[in-house]
Amino acid sequence: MERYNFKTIEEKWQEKWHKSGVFRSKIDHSKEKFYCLEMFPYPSGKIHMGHVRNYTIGDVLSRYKSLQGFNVMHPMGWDAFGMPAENAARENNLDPKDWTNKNISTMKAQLKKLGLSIDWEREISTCSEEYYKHQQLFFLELYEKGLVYRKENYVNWDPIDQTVLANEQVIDGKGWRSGAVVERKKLNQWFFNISKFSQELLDGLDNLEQWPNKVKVMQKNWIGKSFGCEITFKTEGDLPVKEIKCFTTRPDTLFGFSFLALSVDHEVSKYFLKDKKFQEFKKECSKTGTTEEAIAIGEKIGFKTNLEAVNPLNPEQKVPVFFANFVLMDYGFGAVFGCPAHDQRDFDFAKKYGLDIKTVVKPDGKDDNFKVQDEAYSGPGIIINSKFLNKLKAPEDSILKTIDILEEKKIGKKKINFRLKDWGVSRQRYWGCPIPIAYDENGNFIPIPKKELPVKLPENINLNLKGNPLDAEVEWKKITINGKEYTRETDTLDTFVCSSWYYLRFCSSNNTEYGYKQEDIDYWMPVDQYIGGVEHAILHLLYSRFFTRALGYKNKNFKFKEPFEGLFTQGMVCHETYKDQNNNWLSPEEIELVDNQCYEKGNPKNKVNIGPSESMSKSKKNVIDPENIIKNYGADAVRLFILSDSPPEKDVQWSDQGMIASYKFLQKLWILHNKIKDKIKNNINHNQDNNELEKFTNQMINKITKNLDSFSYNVIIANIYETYNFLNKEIEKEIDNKTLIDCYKKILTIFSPAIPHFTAQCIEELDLAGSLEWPKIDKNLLEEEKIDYVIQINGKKRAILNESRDINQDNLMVKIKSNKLSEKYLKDKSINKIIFVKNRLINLIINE
RNA sequence: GGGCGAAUGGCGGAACUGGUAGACGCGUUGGACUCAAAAUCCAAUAGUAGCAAUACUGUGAGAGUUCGAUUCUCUCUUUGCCCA
Repeated sequence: MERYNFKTIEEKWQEKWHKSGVFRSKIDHSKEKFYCLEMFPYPSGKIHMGHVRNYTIGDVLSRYKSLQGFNVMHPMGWDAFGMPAENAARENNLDPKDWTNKNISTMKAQLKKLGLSIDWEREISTCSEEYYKHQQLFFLELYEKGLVYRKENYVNWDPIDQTVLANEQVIDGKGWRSGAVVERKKLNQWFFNISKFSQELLDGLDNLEQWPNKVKVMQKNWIGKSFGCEITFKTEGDLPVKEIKCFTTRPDTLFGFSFLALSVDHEVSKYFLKDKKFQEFKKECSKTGTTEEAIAIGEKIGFKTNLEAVNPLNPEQKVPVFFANFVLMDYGFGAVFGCPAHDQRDFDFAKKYGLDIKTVVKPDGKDDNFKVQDEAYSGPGIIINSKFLNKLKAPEDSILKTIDILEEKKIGKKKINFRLKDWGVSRQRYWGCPIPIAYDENGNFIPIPKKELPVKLPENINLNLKGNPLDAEVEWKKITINGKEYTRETDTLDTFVCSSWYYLRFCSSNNTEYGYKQEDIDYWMPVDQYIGGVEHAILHLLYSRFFTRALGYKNKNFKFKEPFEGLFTQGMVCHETYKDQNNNWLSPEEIELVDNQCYEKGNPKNKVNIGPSESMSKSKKNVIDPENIIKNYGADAVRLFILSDSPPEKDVQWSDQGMIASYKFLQKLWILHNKIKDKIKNNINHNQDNNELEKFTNQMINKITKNLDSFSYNVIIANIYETYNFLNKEIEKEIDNKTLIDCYKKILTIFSPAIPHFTAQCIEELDLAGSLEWPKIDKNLLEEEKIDYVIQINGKKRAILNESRDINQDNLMVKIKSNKLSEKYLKDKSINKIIFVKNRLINLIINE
């Protein structure tokens, strides 16, 4: 017998699957469809272990569903636009397109070696014209529906590189490349009106029963619906400003009012254009980042105006009006009323500028003289010091009551506010989908006519200039529309736009007319199971949910609301980290273990410090290259290991020993397979009445089916080991040949989603092929005729009796009394109570 | 600070609707094979006591509900993630 040669066998089956086209998917109305989708990868160069895990999970599911008789679609593509390509191209003097396409072909070859059941005929790449031309058309359609608009907005501006930075490119307030202090700068940008769907996106979450709860909670918080009140404050002072509108969620604390804070972009700022001090202040504010967190952490600063605002509930009270850096123009009305006693931000601000801190809510159990001291109190309690609001329960009763009063007086009204802001899709980059818009000489824009699409990216451009490379493409920018000269938009679309509809494109990848074909999406959509990392829990998933709604907006043919019926978020692949004595990261290949001590390989004097296990990342060098692992151990062994050690939704710890164990296990399984093969070929029909194997097989089908359905893929691997352990003993006994063949075929079938090459080979060798299908469970065989009954005395397990199924309490008691255990525990004791659970246990309560 | 989780042997993890805690794997120990090593095979492996049968203790800590709690409730500790 030869050892299991994974190399030739895996190559053979990958070739066979490719040639026979078994994974190609076509519409078939006689079958129920199953659309299995994993988040498509960014073509960064090579696949990493995270991809291996993600796509193995998806592959197990796809193969399982196929065997169950579903018409499965399992496609793959490339999220191919984005900054890394532009950066890599700049550094190595390459074309982003060439760089990307080379990576795609490398990674595709790597994925194929994993033996994934992917329908490669549907492959898409978002950087191809074939893809982005449809996206440009969608952009224009959304524009026509009024879901796209242009407005000025702040960006992170790197003054040295003259470029806009994404939030993750700003590190400690500085540009990641230049190190320059990042400024806030206003630019005209394109926006998708996602906030129009805030309520719908929120409500939709309730119907997503097959989504992890935590993702729904995160989305809910992100959308951030808050209930509150819009209040109009009268103002007095030497400016022509008579009133200012605010949004607040706590109108009930109005008696604690001590200042009004405005965003520096509030319309009142127009009266301060010539005020040098204000302009300086505004510049200072621009140094604070744009994120909510930066604002929360940063120092609160203000600029006092000579305006005063009147408290609408207490007209004799007048408070100063400030501009303040912690107020954002795009939340509420860009104005907030300050109540220092009950909001920490306001508290910090009041302390700094010596403003009143008036307590108006006391926690339960405190008396009416309660005063806020060192920090704001934002918890529940009772309203005090607030005249007619006193004694109300805060916040639930007091907010509603205050709003009633304000509405009655016509100085305020109920308002729902959402945290979700419109989606800014402009990126000042080359490697993205061009926005199909043009400007005339006055800066007025028009959509580029649909017949002119696609707007292609220019090639051979110079990436070494500062700012957006497209700006420098003078010739490319020129366009004539209806005989008139225009200049093209040079911004490109956020790559999240590309990934917001790719699931639709897979249904009709080759349709040239339009982004999708109606009959295709009618059949395949929605995605039945979407699988990916939890890091996309908010943006990508929310944008996709929005895009589905936007395309369906005013579109009768769009039948589904949610793109992803089921969502599964897998955990990360982690590895220990290593550092040498100088605190430099070392990779796992650079270290060795001697007598439980860790040293630098080749330098046994240099000790290595072992750090905590963290998710694999290039910067920490704690990566294991899947390519080497597949080369050394084979795809099935890798699949087996990556599934075995942790539940798929949790992080998994990479372990070389575990990997080797999986490899060895397949060798053992191969020996067993050959034993079984020999036994079958010798063809001795024992006609033994031994149905242990049948019973075991049936129970295993039941277990594996259940575990597949609940994504307990790590337990499936344990079940496979268990089956091996059982079979390896059972095969030594005499078994009826027909039973053996039948059971072994079923066993190989239920193993096949996890180790497809191995099982395909075994099935072929035994000539078992024909059409495989997921075995049915024989319920009669699940029930043992003898059961281990747990005998408890006063709740403690004292014995186990193997007795016949369905035995009743009295008969079981007879058995117990005739057992030696009765002598030991029950002699001279009276039984007060008996708890009998059928086919499970009996608990005797006795006096001690 | 708020929200949502998690905590089980030396390690990763199992345990159906409350009913035999520790499946399965790794590691460790002992043995077989070998001149030897690797590989492989066999056995043991939660802790304590005992030659043993067995007994007691044990699912982060403390309480509660229950005949019975890893599972349900409350309080606390630690920890992870998201939002601030």
